Amino acid sequence: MPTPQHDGGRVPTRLDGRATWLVSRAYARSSGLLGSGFETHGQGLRSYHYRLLAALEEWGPASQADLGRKTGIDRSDVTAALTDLESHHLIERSVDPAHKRRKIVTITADGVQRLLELDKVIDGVQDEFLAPLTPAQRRQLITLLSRLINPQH
Amino acid sequence: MPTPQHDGGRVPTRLDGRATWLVSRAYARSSGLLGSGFETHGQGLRSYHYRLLAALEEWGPASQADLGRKTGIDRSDVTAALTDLESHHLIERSVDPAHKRRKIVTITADGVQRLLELDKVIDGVQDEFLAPLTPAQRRQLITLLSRLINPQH
DNA sequence: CGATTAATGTTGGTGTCACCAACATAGCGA
DNA sequence: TCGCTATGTTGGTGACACCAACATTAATCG
Repeated sequence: MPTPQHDGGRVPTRLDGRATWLVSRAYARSSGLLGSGFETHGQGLRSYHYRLLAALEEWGPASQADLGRKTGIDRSDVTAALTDLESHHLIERSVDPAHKRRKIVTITADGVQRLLELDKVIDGVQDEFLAPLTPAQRRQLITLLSRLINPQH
Repeated sequence: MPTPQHDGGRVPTRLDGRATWLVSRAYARSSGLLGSGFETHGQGLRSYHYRLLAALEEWGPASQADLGRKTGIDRSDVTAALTDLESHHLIERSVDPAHKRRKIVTITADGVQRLLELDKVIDGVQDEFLAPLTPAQRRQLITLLSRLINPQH
């Protein structure tokens, strides 16, 4: 449980007006909450695992390289995370018969089930995370962040 | 240069509307830009070093434990970062005569100088980071993030 | 006062996330 | 056919955050 730090103490004015600093603090808070959530209800899964399950559920079976591209996870990290998921029987790997160097990854029924459970955990974390904001402010924040990381619109 | 990943590819809808995901993407972008900035103009210094220099410049000499509390950096990491800064003659450590277990850390003239240089680098990064937003949106984002991480107002 | 408790700086870890290099294997294109 | 590229895998690196334990020194309390 990597709980966020920086509980007390004033922050240097050099920092506390800068967007990069605020984002790093927000991320610390966010990942602290997510960490607690995964720790108590994630049964050993981490954010990489969730991302992969979500991609598989949404787009269906895919090769590992495709998964990496779609989720923004490095090929090597995909390998490791899938090995974890496979050992919990949440996904299955099979060699693509048409391209034998490729492996097709499929989410299992257990995997879907687990994904739905994680959805609930993560939705709870959203509420905690956004608690200081009103609903309108939450929508504003989400819009602004989307624009920030997705500049083409 | 830990450049941000996730260049292409759509994101699962499960993720792209959630604040925690957006914040983690924003943080990835931010720290990628900061990393590049520090790499090309930071002369080996990292964000921990900047935070410590900023705190020292703003509040004057302090003990290491105080620095840790004010900057939100763990005592052990403060020790390591100060050792780096000391080797570059940007800070000085001296034993507090009144409390011999305590060390008083002081920023040097070189340290102030370096801090001012880093300020410029970091301001440049802010502009890059916030480029997709209008000035009004930038102010909005900063306000919302401040509220998010500083709930008491 | 003496004993216990607390704070300080330090060392040496751990964990997560992101990333990179190198490799064998398998397809593809020229 | 030869070379290039894609794939999955292994085994690293680095930044950041955090924790435990320790010796030393100070503060507190019985």
